[in-house]
Amino acid sequence: MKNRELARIFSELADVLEYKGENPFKVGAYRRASRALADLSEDVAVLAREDRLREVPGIGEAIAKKIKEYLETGHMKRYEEALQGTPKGLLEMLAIPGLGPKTVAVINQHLGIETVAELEEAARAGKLEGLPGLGARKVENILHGITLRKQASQRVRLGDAIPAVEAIVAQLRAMGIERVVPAGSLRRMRETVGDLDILAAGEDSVRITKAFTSLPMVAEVLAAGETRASVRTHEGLQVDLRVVPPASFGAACQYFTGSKAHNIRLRDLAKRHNLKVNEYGVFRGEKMIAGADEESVYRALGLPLIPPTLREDRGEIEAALAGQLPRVVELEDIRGDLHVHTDWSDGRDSIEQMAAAAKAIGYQYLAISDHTRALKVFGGLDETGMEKLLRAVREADARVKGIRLLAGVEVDIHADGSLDLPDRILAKLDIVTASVHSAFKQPAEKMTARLLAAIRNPHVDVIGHLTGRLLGEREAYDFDLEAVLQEAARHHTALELNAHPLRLDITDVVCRRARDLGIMVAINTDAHNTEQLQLMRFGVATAQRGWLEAAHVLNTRPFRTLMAWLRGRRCR
DNA sequence: GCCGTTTTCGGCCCGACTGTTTTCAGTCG
Repeated sequence: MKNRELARIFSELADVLEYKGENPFKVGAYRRASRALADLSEDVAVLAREDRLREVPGIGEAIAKKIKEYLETGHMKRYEEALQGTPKGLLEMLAIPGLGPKTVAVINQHLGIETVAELEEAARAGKLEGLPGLGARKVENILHGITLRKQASQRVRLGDAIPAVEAIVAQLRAMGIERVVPAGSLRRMRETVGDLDILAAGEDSVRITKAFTSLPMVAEVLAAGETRASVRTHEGLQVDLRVVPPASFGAACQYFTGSKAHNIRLRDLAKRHNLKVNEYGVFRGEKMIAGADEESVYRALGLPLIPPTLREDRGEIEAALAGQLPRVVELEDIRGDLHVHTDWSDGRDSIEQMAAAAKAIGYQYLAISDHTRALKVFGGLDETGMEKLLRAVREADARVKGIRLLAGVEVDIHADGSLDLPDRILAKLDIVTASVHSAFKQPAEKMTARLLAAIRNPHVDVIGHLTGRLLGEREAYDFDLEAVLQEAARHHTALELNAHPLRLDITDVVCRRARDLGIMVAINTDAHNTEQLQLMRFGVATAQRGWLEAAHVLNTRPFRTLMAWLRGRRCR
């Protein structure tokens, strides 16, 4: 899929045109198109072939033409021309925090600087100071920004960000600041987050920002005003705090949760109603008509409360206006976990311990799904081992009250598409999840054929962590996603949404496509110990971001209808 | 460059902080 590639090109085109002083709204249009492409759940090439590009909001005649040009020729004239006559390190320079297009332009015009290395040298040599708009402090900040960039402060995984923010919130509460909540992309539960945003309400904003900037985990104060402050922690995380009066807390929650694109759309909508929305409230003229809580803000604009996980400007505002907002799946809807490991392979805890922990959560069922022999290093089971495990699960199921245990497996998909256990064994199990754990670098055609073969095996109920990506560590393997999704839809094979914050695989965007194609999704933790059963929240949030409702999620079903679905699909 | 319960032309979100400014531009979110 060229979706991301095209998204990157339009984003870069926007940066370059902004640098060249092009009409800012045109620049904005390219940025919007870039985001629309990145969020697209279908293959852009398919849309182009079927002449449906213009159906995507943000893509009009001109951009559709550019997309087609790129898909057909591998080039985009506008993009390549725009790059002419710009510094070759422009994009890297623009990525330096605090350094924007205007300043880069001034520096380039006066000193002919083209790259970050030249920029750094000139700054150290004192050549920048004295240029228009550049004083000593500004130069100092640029050098600091370059250092920060070098440290390659990557986006943080949601699973790492949430504990960090919860720790800060807890400390602020301990200091007597009661109304303080996480906001930003973290509240929207994006798979990774850049900055961590925290919002507080109180009359004494100076005291609150001071408390924040003096927390022990703060390594550096990046900015501090009366109502907002930014710090960098010792772990290298940037945390932003915003303080608002209590009467504005809801409006501020809304504003500070974003996304930026969602907020822009809301304010646009407000304007049409002769209203103004900002972080302090909704205003008609001077009069504040909403803002104490989030629901009132949306209501004032004629909308129902939109869940934070949907606020990405991916059609949620249109859906809300039409009264067709999805009733997204909630953690409480989940009735069981269909992929967990035990000490029969590489898990830490026993069948009974996992069952007890699942029961304590309130689950109706749990599928024991250990590894197979190909993963010998992880204690993968061969035929004999699996037969024994099957008996052990049946015995435990009879013994343990209050929760049903399913005999499952996470069977390996070999490089040639065959499975790691014979059908004879698979047929005896309640649920079969098939996953790729080897030969990740296969060419796309082989990997596609491999996944298609697994989907076509009538014993395979679910495909585990479909793309194999590990956030920040390993790219998804190369394969024809759309072809695989189509085949899964045809064979009524479910897809796993692996809830582990390192995976979150399938992604929110793929969830949305699965929903459109009528593919059932199983949200599983892949827990290797009892604590990891709690990771379900990350999977559910990702499912929400993919607009999944309870009916789209296999493990929201009560035990009986789950079993009926499993038996039914094998009889087809 | 996109888009339409003001509009096929004329709009396009809104505010805080910083540094360099004698009244504001640049950057960020």
